[in-house]
Amino acid sequence: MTEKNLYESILESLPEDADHRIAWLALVRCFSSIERVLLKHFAQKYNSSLPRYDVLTALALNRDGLTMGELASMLMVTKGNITGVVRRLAQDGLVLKNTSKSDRRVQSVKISAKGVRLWEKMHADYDDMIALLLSGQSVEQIKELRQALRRTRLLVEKNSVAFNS
Amino acid sequence: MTEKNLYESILESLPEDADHRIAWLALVRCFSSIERVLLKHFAQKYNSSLPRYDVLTALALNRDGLTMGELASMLMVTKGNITGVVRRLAQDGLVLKNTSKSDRRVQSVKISAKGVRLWEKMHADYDDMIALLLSGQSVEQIKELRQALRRTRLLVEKNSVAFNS
DNA sequence: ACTATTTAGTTTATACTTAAACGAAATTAC
DNA sequence: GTAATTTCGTTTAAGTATAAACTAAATAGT
Repeated sequence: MTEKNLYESILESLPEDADHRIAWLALVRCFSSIERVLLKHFAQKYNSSLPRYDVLTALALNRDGLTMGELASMLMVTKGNITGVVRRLAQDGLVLKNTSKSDRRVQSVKISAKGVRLWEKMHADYDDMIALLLSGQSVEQIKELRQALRRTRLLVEKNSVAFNS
Repeated sequence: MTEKNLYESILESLPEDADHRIAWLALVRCFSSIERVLLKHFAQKYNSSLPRYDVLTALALNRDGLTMGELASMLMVTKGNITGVVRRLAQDGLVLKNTSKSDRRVQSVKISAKGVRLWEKMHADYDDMIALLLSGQSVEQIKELRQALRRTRLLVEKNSVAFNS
């Protein structure tokens, strides 16, 4: 009694000429299938999550530290969200949080030595996982995928300006 | 003081030959840029979310009803997750939940008339949004995108068997 | 100076997500 | 028929996410 997954049901219900909708479905399925593996792997191996990895990455690439607002802006999430993730990372000793001397509203967040060690392991592992999951395509095919995605994203960003009102 | 977003920082930090990693980054960016617009639109216009839409879609395509377990399996989420989403949909009168007569453990969930009306609006709207966001590419380009994504997903599913241990 | 406004970050309420523990019901083993 | 096991769904605890209300601090306007 293994049910059809929702994607396949939707695909069957869609008219043949719903090109855009079908392409989006393909995008969701491809993204989700990769994300699922990454999520499970990181949870099992590092007892960690992608949001934590993302914050560590931002801080690893900005060793002078970032403010809460800068983190929120870079990760495109709310500041309230960052408050929670950074608090938990700080509890685990992976980041350090200090009030700025020049402006007491501002928090400066830096990755700790322990954080760097963890991040380097996760980062290498992440690369390996992606390389393994995507392997089997030629260099040209990978490039074609990348260019189609880039072209699409740029159009989406252009087309979505209408919605940002 | 608009910070670079994380994607661009990562891209700069990556070696030129990290093809797979760069393709994955392109996939994440493209997916996220579309998802963000959909999320905001659905939240504003319907005070609803994608998980709610997904459950309604599954039930709209299966008018005889689905069990909690079938919903969880189709949407690839845990049963605990479904419990919550269905409870909120039922509170809003969008779905109906009844204990099966033949097996009192089993819940049969059906979409209500009100649920169908909402779903039909959301569904049409969803299609329109996707068509609008992806517009500007030729039919061939859309097809190329779709095929590259399909090819990639099939490889990912093949390659990830190694992780399902 | 002093009031008003803006800015930075936290808190709160709610929703979504998982894993794991749990309760109830059905099935299997004997 | 009873005991053990499996199955279905809920509950719980914790993390992640948002929007909106809030606090504290800095800045602007006068």
